[in-house]
Amino acid sequence: MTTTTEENYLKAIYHLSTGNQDSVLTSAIAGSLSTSSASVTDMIKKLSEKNMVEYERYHGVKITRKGEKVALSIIRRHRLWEVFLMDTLKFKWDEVHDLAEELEHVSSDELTKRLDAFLGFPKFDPHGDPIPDTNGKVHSNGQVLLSEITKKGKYILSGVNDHSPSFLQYLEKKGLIPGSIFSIVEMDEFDNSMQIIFSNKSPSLLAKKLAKTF
Amino acid sequence: MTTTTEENYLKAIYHLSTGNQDSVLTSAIAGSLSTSSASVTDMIKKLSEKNMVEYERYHGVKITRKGEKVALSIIRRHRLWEVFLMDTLKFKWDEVHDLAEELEHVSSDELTKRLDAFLGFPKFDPHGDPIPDTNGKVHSNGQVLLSEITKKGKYILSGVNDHSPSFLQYLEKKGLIPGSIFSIVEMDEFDNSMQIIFSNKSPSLLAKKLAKTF
DNA sequence: AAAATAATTTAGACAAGTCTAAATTATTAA
DNA sequence: TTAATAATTTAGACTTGTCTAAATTATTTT
Ligand SMILES: [Mn+2]
Ligand SMILES: [Mn+2]
Ligand SMILES: [Mn+2]
Ligand SMILES: [Mn+2]
Repeated sequence: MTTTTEENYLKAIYHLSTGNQDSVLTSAIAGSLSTSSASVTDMIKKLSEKNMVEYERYHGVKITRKGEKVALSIIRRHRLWEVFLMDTLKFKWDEVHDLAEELEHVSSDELTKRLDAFLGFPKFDPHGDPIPDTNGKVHSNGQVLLSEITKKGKYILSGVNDHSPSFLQYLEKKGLIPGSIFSIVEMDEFDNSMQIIFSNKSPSLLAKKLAKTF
Repeated sequence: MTTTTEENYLKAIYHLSTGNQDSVLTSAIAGSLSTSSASVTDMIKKLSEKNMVEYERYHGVKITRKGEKVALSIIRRHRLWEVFLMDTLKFKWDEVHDLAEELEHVSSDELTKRLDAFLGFPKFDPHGDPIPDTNGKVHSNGQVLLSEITKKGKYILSGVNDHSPSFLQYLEKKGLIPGSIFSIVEMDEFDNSMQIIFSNKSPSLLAKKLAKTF
């Protein structure tokens, strides 16, 4: 039905779509998939032919409901496999993403269904991202970006937006993993920083830029 | 390193190699992979270039030690995934093979290692086939083909050689699964048949031809 | 409103893997 | 041992996904 490559394109387009409803630009897809713009144009035409995206020459693409459903089914598999790798096989949270990139393309709805049941129908993956349900519905929590918090107080780290191993390792070394409780004790409007305390350790400074990734 | 296609060729050549040390013929590989002889010749040249097989024009191939190691590592993954699918995800033994054909190509030795540990270091897969160890060593039991048994008596079904869903379903309906105890109560030299009793049921007739698949 | 710059698409090529049809080599039969 | 048959390889073509370089269209700058 859909090839591994098509699935990766649709996933990238979907991710670039969420948050803003503008068209996704060729260059953005190329950047996201580390491929050339020429290749993206070629693939976009194929996906358009299959009614997975709406394509307007020189103006990027919009993903269709059909394409979105495919993307969400791959994302569902990806996140379920990440839970499996971490909970069942005891991988660390910075190691699961690359493996899930391969496992997500094993094409069996029955497998996904049974994996889901075995894992106890998890709602979030190890990075705090919600796992879409069978119908492609995403039940998002009231998660908020650290950079958007305006009140001091206690918070729970529910997830991260940057999935790179180096960043995840950095956070873990600081003692910050999903579920961690931390307090914002000081916010500085001028130098774009906040001071936070977590897990009985000494106060630490976080730049707003970093905070955006929460 | 090796592509999925190369891995499938090496697996097929390995399987066709075991039992006799003649060269594996182009047509045998083509038959096994449901592909044309022309395609096999092309791929054989590539594998020969990579020193995975020794190729003599018009006379088939012999798998090298290097090629055999790759094949055994894929077969190890395949059988471990089959155990996982059956033991952990509760698939039936006739459903696991096709899924394992996809999962076996997920390329991570660490994943294989952890899966092995999680499953409790199984030595045989759901069809009774031995799981090669990390070094590519195959610890075969003293299994013997049903067609080669000459004495009446009690036996344990340790595995099957035909993995097709239809055959596996047929056996299960008869009450025969790995671990089943059965007795050979009569052997007929002339019409190539034997009468066996299993699991408290009435005697059943098995043709020698069928017996060969055990 | 042109000119300069940036983004996108097209043209043409390549690698992997596949196919059919034709040519070649091996095997079997006469 | 030659002729017929069977198996294998080569030739040439096709698909998917990719690339670079050139042409086209959009956007910014002046
Ligand atoms: Mn991930
Ligand atoms: Mn994740
Ligand atoms: Mn199998
Ligand atoms: Mn098996």
